[in-house]
Amino acid sequence: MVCTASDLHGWKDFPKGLRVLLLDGDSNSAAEIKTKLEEMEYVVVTYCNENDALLAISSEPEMFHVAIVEVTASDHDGTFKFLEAVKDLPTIMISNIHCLSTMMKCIELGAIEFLQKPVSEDKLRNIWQHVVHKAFNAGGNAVPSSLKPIKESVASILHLELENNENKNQVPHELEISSCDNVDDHELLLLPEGSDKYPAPSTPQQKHGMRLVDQMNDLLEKECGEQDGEESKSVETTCTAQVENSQLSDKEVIKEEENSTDGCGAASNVDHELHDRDNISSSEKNKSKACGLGNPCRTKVSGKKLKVDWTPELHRKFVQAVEQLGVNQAIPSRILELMKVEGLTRHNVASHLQKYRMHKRHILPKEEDGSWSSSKDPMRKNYYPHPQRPVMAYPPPYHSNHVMPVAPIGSWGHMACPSPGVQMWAPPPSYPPWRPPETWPWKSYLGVHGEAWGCPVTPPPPHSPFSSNPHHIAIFEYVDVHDKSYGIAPSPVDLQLADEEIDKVVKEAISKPWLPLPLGLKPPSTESVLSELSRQQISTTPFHINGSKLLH
DNA sequence: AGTTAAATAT
DNA sequence: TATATTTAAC
Repeated sequence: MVCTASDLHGWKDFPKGLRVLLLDGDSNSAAEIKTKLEEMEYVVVTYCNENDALLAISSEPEMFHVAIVEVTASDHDGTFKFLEAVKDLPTIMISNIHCLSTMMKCIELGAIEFLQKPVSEDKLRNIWQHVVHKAFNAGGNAVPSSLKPIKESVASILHLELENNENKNQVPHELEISSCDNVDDHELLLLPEGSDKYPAPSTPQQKHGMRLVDQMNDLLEKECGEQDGEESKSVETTCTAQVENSQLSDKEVIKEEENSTDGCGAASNVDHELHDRDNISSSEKNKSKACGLGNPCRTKVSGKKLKVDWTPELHRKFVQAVEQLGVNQAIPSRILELMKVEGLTRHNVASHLQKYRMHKRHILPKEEDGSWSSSKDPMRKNYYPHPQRPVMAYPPPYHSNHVMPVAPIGSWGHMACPSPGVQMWAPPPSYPPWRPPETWPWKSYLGVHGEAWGCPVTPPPPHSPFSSNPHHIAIFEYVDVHDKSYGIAPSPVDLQLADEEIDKVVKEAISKPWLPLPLGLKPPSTESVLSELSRQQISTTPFHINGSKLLH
């Protein structure tokens, strides 16, 4: 029997070990096919006689996972004894002769596929797809016992993919946290960039099983990466909401990092042809696959890296991490640790951090900002969507409740607010109207997305050990240059320039607390600070975080 | 390792 | 063309 627990467990390298019944009256042909199958590490038992084959099956029903039957070995005047007798076993018919009616007859009788000889290696290699397909799609619950182990194995593999990824032996485990822990986490999305999600299987007939099959294929073929030792890659997915529309969304992906060392080899090319027709055209990078399967698939393949899709969730984690660490300590490695997203690399974080910082500074690549004049893009829309720019973390006393949302874009506000436990002024529950929903603002243009960058991370988790960190953040009170009340948003245009200036100044002040405050900024009164701390039930004050002193 | 700029991919 | 990410460089 195939179905022992050990089988399931040990069958990590599925489909290797798949047991194939080969029935072909032509011994030469049989030998040839058998050889090919064995090269793929399938276990083949050849029968030249149909009765022997049927006998073997009847005596040990679970002996085989799939059968390959040469038509003439089974055809008795139009009746296919084997097919009629063996309904549970996925059977692939093969023939030298191309006879449509025979093909149809076989399919009608349950053959899962009809192939013309000589059977290509690719076809043979992919016979497992039928097995998996049948295991998952057998009508009703009637899954042949011989396929149960496969089903479980596949399920197990797919599942593993999501949960464990430790990959290599030496990978540090710092990040073991599974991304799935949180309900809503969908972390990285792997996007197969191509558009197609699930390429068609080798066989046309299947419909539903495809996705699964393809996934398997992907898993098997590609693999995971490797990375420098820092992290592992894989990712996962859990997708959620978006899943519905696109198929792709489910998988998340990530790619890896550069130095991969493993050599994974070459096994991968196998199926490309089957699937990626679309992808192929573009660079190979597109073929991202999910690598999360640490185990099964270690074979690495081409080491292309998948692009990390900074989904809102992922970004949220990122921002939260940054906030917890505080500006000065928000470095890639630490952020990465806090994020606990598997598969994400330090480089990925660094890159995102770079972008994040730029946004915070309102430095869009093109913008001309004194120090950042990279004048690539001379004109930028001068319209800044964000409302006002409260640049202070501490809200003016008079607005203590009114939570003023921090300026979306590069504002610093987010730093203060989101931190867990320390929800400063930003009122978590309801954001002001202008605040873009959780959508993906930043995927759009300028102002729009920008908001996602600066906006507070949503829900401050209960209490985080770092909750106190944020304090050192902006405690300055901004003397509104526009001379308007905080609650009133001046026209965007008016603010733009000033805002950028302000952000810059504030940033400077925060990062260099030892320097005198620039004009326009005034420190909050001790009273207001204490009051705020008190309100937040913070009794102790860090004297220095990053070397900066808050108050004492 | 962290930043930042340049290169690429979409 | 602009943007989002990755790579390369420092």
